[in-house]
Amino acid sequence: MSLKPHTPTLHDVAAAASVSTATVSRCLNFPDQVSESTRINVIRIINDLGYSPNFGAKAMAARRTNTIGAIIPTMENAIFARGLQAFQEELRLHGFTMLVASTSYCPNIEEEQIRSLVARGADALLLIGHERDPEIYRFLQTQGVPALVTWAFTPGSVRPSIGFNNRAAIYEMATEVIKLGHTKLALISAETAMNDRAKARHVGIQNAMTDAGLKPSSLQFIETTYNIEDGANAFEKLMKSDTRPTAVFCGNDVLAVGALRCAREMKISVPDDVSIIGFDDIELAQVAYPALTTVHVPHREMGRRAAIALANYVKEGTPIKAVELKARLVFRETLGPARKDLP
Amino acid sequence: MSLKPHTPTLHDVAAAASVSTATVSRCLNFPDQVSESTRINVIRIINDLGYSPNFGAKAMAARRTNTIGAIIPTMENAIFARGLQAFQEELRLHGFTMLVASTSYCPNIEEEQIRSLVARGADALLLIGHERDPEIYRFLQTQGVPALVTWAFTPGSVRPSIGFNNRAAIYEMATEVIKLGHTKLALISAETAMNDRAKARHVGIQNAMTDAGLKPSSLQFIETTYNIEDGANAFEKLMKSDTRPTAVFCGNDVLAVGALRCAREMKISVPDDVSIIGFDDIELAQVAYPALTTVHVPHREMGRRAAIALANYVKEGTPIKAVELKARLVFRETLGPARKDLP
DNA sequence: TGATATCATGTAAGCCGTTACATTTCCAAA
DNA sequence: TTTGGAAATGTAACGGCTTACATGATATCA
Repeated sequence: MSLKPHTPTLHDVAAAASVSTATVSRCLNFPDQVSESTRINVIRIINDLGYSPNFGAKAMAARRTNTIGAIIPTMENAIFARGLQAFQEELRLHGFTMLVASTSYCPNIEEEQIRSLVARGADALLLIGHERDPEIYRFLQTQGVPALVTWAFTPGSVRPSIGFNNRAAIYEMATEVIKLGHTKLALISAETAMNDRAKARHVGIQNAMTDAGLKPSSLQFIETTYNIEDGANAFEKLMKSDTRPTAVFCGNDVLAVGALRCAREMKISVPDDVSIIGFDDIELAQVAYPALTTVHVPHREMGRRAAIALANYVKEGTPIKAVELKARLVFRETLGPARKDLP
Repeated sequence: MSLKPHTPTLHDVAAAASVSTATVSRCLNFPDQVSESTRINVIRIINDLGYSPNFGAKAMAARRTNTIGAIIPTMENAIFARGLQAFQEELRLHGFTMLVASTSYCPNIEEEQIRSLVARGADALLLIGHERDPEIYRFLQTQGVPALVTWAFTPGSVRPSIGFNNRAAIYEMATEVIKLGHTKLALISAETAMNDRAKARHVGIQNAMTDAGLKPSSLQFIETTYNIEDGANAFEKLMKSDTRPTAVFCGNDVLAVGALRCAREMKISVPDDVSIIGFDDIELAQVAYPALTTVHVPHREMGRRAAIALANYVKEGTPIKAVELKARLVFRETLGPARKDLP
């Protein structure tokens, strides 16, 4: 303990193996450039000494860290955690490690985290959604750090993204809902400022209304944060309003489950009295009672694809190309026809 | 894109500001050692140029990365994701970044990930549970990387840990269950090999049985992986066995929710016919129907405490001391008295 | 056998910060 | 003024690895 432990370096290994540091380095990075006998010998010594390359030195010399950063709103609920898990698993297969930061849906924290991960040497970044201060994109540009946007696919966007069309997905769902006779709709959404996904979903519902001959301005709209409680509160407010909606869209499944709980507490029958529609299709959705009708988002697939794209870009410079994935409607038990007996 | 961007270095900044690199470095790291005028000027140039220190160089020179690694079984469900989120938030407050790796509950992958994160320059590691190949602890020792064990607190353990007593928590719950007249108990558990938490919970139930005069060997025990499906399958098997239990403990809430779903499908009433008990108290538990009786684990608190302990250790060398947190029984709707009318 | 290609290995120049130590500048007290 | 010491700044060594290039060894072919 008191003896300076002196973690072994490349030099130590080289000396012990009576070869040059270059050879040792090659044994580690390009094994087939070294003769088998030397390699075996060197590897043995590496193990004996318990040598592990110094990260800083390696990063500096190689000008790469093999680390990719992911910045998401939160990993507390499954919405992003799933995709993140898949992202990490795939990254590992390509020899990369994942740095994670979360923003609690706050743009300022996001900016700070982006700078922080870049400073931490991330070779590339995974971001959620397109919308952020252009200054940040400029910063990433100067730093030469590529960023891939996920959870959103906006046709014709400048930046490559891997995701799905939020607007189209919810448009499709809203159209189904309207077909069931619903005319009084509501949306419990995340804050739409700096959140293009929430914005797109809002617009998507309005588009569907317009196309079905409904007045989009009649859509009741509540912005809130993303907790079960918030969903319950917003739902309660809606149910107590004069113009009670018959179908309530929720920005995600977490809010929807909150709404569902509130309905149960208020003895409002779902879907007989009111339909509730979620978004994301996380575990919560199938476990909820009644099981949630929602939009299935290909979380894992997005994470995987993003990892592959980024890994190839960093390793081989393969340009990242946008991929549009499909979100799918999942009809379970919380959507039913609109009640006709109400005014 | 095609133009080589040449990320600015300390030298560039120094040159542009007509000072030495040392002065620029000091502006960044010890601002009060620099006169105000120089500092302001340098900072301005740093911003103009969009300079961000090169991570590798910094890590090498400072012999620290300000990065802490977390290795967890999975972030796919809320069980670890919650604690991880809190861990990261707190880490951020202390100026650290988090590296994440997941193991899918596989010891080999865990070992690989530990080595990988150390090689990636983690200054310290967060691990789940005590049990792993001693070789790994030796490796961490040589590398001088401290590791903190969480999600478990085993009295008298050599290694510092921040967590709760798994055995005691489930013992308490089992005692309550037995008080309700249950004598035929079952446990759907994770693989106990290399999982001290699962092991401790198994033992805890058996202890409670012994202390209540029940034969611990009568505990029906199924080991499985951790998915909703697995919970459902195991539960079905249990219900179809000759010695159908009246109370089923589940290794976590995910399994419990699967069991619950299976019960619904089999038209088995919970808790009238059979009681189901979860573990962790994640969102799923309160949203399930009927709401799950479970053991509440202080996930966020564990994460926060771990972050503080590790940050202080890395920054100031403050020794890490073990902390025992309390797990709390949460009685909801899936636990009831044992049916008396069955043989 | 000599010329040439191929493979294995070595040499040493970076990479970009930090920091111990040296030097210069500035100011207050004598 | 002079002078001593603090404050500000500069100089340059150092950290551990990668890699372009040089060298040496071995194999191949005419």
